[in-house]
Amino acid sequence: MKLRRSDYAILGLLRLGPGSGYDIKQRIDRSVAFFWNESYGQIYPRLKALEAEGLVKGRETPSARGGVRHVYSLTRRGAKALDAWIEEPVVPAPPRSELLLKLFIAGEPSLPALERHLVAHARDLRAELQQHAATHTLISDTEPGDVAWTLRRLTLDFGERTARAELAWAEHALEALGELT
Amino acid sequence: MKLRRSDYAILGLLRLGPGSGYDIKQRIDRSVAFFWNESYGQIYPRLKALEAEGLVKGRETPSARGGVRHVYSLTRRGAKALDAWIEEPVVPAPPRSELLLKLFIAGEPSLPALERHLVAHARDLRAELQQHAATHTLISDTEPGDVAWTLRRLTLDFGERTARAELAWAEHALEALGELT
DNA sequence: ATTTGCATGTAAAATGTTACATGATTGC
DNA sequence: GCAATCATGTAACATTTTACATGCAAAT
Repeated sequence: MKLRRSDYAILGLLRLGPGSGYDIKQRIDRSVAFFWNESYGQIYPRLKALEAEGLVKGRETPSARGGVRHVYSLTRRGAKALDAWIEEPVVPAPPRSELLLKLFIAGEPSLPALERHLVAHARDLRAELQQHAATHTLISDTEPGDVAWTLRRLTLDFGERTARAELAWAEHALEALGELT
Repeated sequence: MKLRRSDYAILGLLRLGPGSGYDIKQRIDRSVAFFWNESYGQIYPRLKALEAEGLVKGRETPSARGGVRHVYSLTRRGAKALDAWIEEPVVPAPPRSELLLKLFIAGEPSLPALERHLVAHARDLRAELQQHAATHTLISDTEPGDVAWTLRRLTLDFGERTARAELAWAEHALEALGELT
């Protein structure tokens, strides 16, 4: 079976420690959501497929509240597959920004709408920056300074730098639109 | 028929003037490729669908070299649909950066690979910045200063600002990796 | 002769999201 | 009682890329 990017994302998040499909989704939403996302509809079927391939192994544990939890952990083969993928060249995703597309194809009558979109975008970016700042202080407390810590810190830096650049652009764009009267 | 994002991209590029599927692809590659992309496998079938809906109308013209060109132009209804879409709130695409994912899930043994990826990424960004600079001087010559010009100029600004921020980050990340020895 | 650019299109495969379905427990 | 969180999963739908197929003309 050829693995997809989602599979590697799942394997990678399991390297942080064993977890259920639900846990994986939580980890995504709490730490990598600003550059990676997966839905349940992707996670659950893929965990089964990965188990069939022997890249993860699952075991059933009773959950704190009655139900059954399927907790998966990375196997040695899974870790190997993951490391091999990391070695491979990065495949760049074709970019798609709906906001920029609208800017590009709009005419005069659409200016008020564009202004609304830019204001909303700036708002979202400020929220993202606040979130990043919160994460920043959170991880600064437990600063181990090891490799994994440095790498995750770098992804956060990316989020902060690009969000700041985008925010500055959005503000610049709003000014420019204002000058068109 | 519910229109998809690709449809609006096609309609938008036809607003620049009538053109064939081939022309549309050229326009994309030459001006919006850094924030939007479509493949032929998308463009040709969609043009037919859009014509069936009366949003574009096609006519066959002989091409300079023998064959037949299908040249499409925007209809009044097509322009209306396009403007209505621009009014709607922007739907943010869930981000996916393979590079950052690899950073996040990598361990010590992957550091040389990460360095390679970052170097390649920095190279790509420098090429993109050069391309932007070239476009910049190109459009500065014919500076009409009207609305459409300002808006396209803003998308270019976005490309330049974010590419610069990403490049600065990549260089920072390479330094940080170097310090891990 | 062969590569490059112009030009159009289809079919299959890959990939992914959304909606639906179900059910327990905890805190308000 | 009700909302939120925990927890798992399927099916349908939507979307898109890739590979394939074809052919002419101009330039090298």
